[in-house]
Amino acid sequence: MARAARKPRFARQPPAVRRQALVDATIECLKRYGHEGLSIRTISAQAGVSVGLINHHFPNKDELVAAAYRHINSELVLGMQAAVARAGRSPQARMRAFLEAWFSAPSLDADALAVWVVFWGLYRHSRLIQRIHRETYQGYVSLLREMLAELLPQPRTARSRRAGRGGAAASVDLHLAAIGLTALLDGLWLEWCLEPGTFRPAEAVELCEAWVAHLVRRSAAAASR
Amino acid sequence: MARAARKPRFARQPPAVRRQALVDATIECLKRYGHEGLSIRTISAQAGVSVGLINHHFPNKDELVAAAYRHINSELVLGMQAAVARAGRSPQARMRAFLEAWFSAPSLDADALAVWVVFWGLYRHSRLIQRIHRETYQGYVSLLREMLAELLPQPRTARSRRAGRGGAAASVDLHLAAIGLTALLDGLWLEWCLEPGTFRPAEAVELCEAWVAHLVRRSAAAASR
DNA sequence: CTCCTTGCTGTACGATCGTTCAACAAGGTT
DNA sequence: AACCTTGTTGAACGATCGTACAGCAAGGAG
Repeated sequence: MARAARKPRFARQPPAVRRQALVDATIECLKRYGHEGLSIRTISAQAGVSVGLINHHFPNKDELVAAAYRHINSELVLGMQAAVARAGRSPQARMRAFLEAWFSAPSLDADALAVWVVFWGLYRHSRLIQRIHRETYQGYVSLLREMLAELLPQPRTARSRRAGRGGAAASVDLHLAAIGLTALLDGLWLEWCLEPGTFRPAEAVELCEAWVAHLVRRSAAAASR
Repeated sequence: MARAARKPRFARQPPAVRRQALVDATIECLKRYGHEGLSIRTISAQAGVSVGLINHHFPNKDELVAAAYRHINSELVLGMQAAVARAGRSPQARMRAFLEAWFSAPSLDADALAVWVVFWGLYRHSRLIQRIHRETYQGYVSLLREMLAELLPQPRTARSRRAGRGGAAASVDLHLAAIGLTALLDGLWLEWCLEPGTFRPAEAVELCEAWVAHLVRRSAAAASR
């Protein structure tokens, strides 16, 4: 009887599993408590482990936070890439799939904004965060640029931007177009998360598609000139 | 001689002056050290006063931070309103003045972004910050909406948005147009501050003007239908 | 059943946090 | 020159922070 009542005080986990659990707990704490949730004690309580365990799996707190940042970044980019891949080959369908994925859960989530904002606040003063941003943001930018390139009717690649008079105008358009679309995406995402009542996600998709359609028309006009 | 060498250990200041100095010091600390700069000791050192003085002029730290938030908010809105007022009466000139003010110092400043981001991180968990946001953001939104209204050729005001079939389409356009333009402004501002090398401020103005021109054309087409 | 490895616990430590408060002194008033 | 008001100082407090570390114990190997 005494043997049956006896149960382990804790369960051992493989390092990879425990590390991921700690990363998940970190993100959950950020959602709930914002920047103040970024404390060893809060995170370990959320993960259901002792304070000492974090330093067993991560050299220090900054490395844990960096791992959490890497996780949400790659989670987002992989989700977008998957949504686009699922849409097939038509450039229009791919762009629409991207926009709809962007303006729906889990991307479009007020809790998620709270998490991102904390990381942005760390960005300027943490080499670690800067490095991870560069590494992961690349995938996002190249995906968007690739979709725009196959949508806009122009033969030149972005590479030829500095090539001179020939296709300069159209290529500059691609460059600026990508910047403008990114800005629109980020801005609408930001607005919705801050005040979800002001417009519906479908309207955001609509706005972005109008922007893209405008670009396509302008690009076609430039090409036929 | 002893009298001449003797100098006061500190200088008294009127409350209003000292409060403003503390607010300025708070913002400066945020620029330099980010969220970690938000400590009583860091701020008081920056202001050149003792730790105790802050609680003499502010009931607690949160109130000081809120005062700093209110200051940068109203500073921004007043600057925009002044730039627009200086531009005269032409709607086009007013919009251009607004855009150029938006995409130049002191608005467009990577340091400033670091400050804003910290406040955004506080937003969700601080009633005080939320209240100030609502109070000051109002002026910015109404300025932008007013400029758009006088630029787009439609007789209806935003009020008539729910009035029914008559001018519904055009009015929804104004609503969405303001949202889209705001998103574009915020997004471009964000992008530039994060990576100032990718495009020039003038290009951002250009993008926004293209967006507005597109809106004007679309609105005119809808009105003549 | 008895090791052995190692994931894990939990106390302890020094630093720093926001806030309090008694004492000080600057600078105008009488 | 004595006085008063009050802006200002700086030590002290308890709470909480990130990290270190000695020892416990889970669970597979032998």
